[in-house]
Amino acid sequence: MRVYNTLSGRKEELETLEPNQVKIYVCGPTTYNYIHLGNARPLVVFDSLRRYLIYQGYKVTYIQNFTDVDDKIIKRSREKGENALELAAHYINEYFKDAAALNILPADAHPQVSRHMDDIIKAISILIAKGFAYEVDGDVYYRVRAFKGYGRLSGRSLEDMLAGARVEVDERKEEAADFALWKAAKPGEPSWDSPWGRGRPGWHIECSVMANKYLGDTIDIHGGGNDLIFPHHENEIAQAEALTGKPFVRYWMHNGFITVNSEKMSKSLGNFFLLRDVLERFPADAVRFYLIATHYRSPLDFDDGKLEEARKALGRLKTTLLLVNEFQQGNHSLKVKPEGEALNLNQAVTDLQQEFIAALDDDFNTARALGSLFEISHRINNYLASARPDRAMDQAAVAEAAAIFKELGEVLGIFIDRQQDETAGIDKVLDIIAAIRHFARQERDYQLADDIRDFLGAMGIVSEDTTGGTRFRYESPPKLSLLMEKLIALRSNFKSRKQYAQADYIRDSLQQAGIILEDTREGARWKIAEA
RNA sequence: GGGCGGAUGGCGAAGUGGCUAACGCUGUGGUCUGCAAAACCACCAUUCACCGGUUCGAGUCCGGUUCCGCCCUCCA
Repeated sequence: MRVYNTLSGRKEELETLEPNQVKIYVCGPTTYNYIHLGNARPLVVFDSLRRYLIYQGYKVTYIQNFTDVDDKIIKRSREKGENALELAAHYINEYFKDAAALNILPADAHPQVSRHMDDIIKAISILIAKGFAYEVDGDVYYRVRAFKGYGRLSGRSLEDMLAGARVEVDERKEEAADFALWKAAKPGEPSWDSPWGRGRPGWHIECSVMANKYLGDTIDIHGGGNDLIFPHHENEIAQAEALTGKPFVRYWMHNGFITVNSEKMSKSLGNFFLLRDVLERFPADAVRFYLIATHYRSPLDFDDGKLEEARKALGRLKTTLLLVNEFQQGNHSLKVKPEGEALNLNQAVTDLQQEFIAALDDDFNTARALGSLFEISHRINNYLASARPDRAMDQAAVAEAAAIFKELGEVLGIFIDRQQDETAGIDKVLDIIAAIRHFARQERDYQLADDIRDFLGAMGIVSEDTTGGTRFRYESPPKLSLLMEKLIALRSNFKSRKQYAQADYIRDSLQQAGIILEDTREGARWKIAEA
């Protein structure tokens, strides 16, 4: 596999420190709010990378930190009148909900700044002892000039930076570019004891200390957003390498930004979209798909239309899953040697699988890999169009192709199962409604049949008539109560037309589904039978 | 001002000098269908911001021009 290394500015063959093992550190969020879509991009990108490396047989150690001690958190906690550490803990907790929705696998460890004070203080002490840092009035600064090679990652020299500096120069610092390792506590701020008095760590030190602690002196891949290159990652290198004397990171990978109207989405610009707000309007798998449908280093412009397009595109892939499932229903595939068309299918899918892998091997090109996945989907659909469920060879061929298709979808994490809680009951009720509609169509009562379809459509349920019956599809589960309301209305209609067979059918099949229907003078009422 | 990256059809987006410029969305025609949807089949960029150059051959390499984004300040 080749990856683009920010440090060298080109794609390099991935050679891990130890064969078949990858150590990855990804910069996680500063927890002062719910995460926004921009935060979600690296999560999804690097989670997908992780899945792919595992797929390729690597043992992956994946660490993602939380920065839970920070100026912004302190500011926010003042505004809200809350304890800063509790505020951060709250958003860490909420982070996991958002991440789970996006199908992000938990990291092997999620270290937090607040729990690594001893490690951080020790690291700073060593930096001072080695001459890479100095103390001024309870603050400790990193002496940038002492670290030769500073600026290598971001491609700039110390002189450039000093020349173009827009920052106010703190007179106490030896040089404008020096950055804080430790900040003396101000009243009301969270603080810890240290050899320089009470205070808290600067922004960059936590990442190098925790990365080294969990992954060793040299790690394979360090990931994060583009904007972290400078100063965050530049400073991490300076700290870690001054400390250990060894190369800190072999491959630096940075994702591009999400923009809104071609403007960077960021908390400071205020044009950000919280992930959970987006997830209220679009399914999580569509959001995930959208985030990897573009190469990770390219900018990604956000608007609802793009998410809608992603939803439809992903829907095409999931339709294949649905069609396969339907095709396999009630049939189990036997081991049959494929021939003819079946062989062609399996050969084509295997070839496309190789293309998929080749795409990801080339700097993790998920956009290209998805292209292969669509072609696999297309091949399977095409085969299914003329396949017969009772033919053993068709079953075998489809089973094999579908297995690969699902496997590759899993590598990208885009096949997320919808919530299953009330769904079982809902599906049964839908089946009954389907049967009624089926009867109506047999009776050529198209008005009723269309009425039912329109009702379902209004609830976001798509009904599709096939030769074998009616199939229902929905993005999010409909409300059971609304379905029942409709079913009861239908039933009362049948009753008033003295179509008792249909009316009784509804009641009987509902009972079988665990729902009891009772007639009262005011109308019917329903309840779920106790188990 | 300094550094980095980008400009591909109606839209999004791949494209590792050389088969007919992937793939998705949209659109058009057809098959299927009571209607519809889904699926299937077919079609939809002589052209890759512009100008030069290298080469037998360039969207792909080099130089220049225009426009755009990002970083240099907290930020994924």
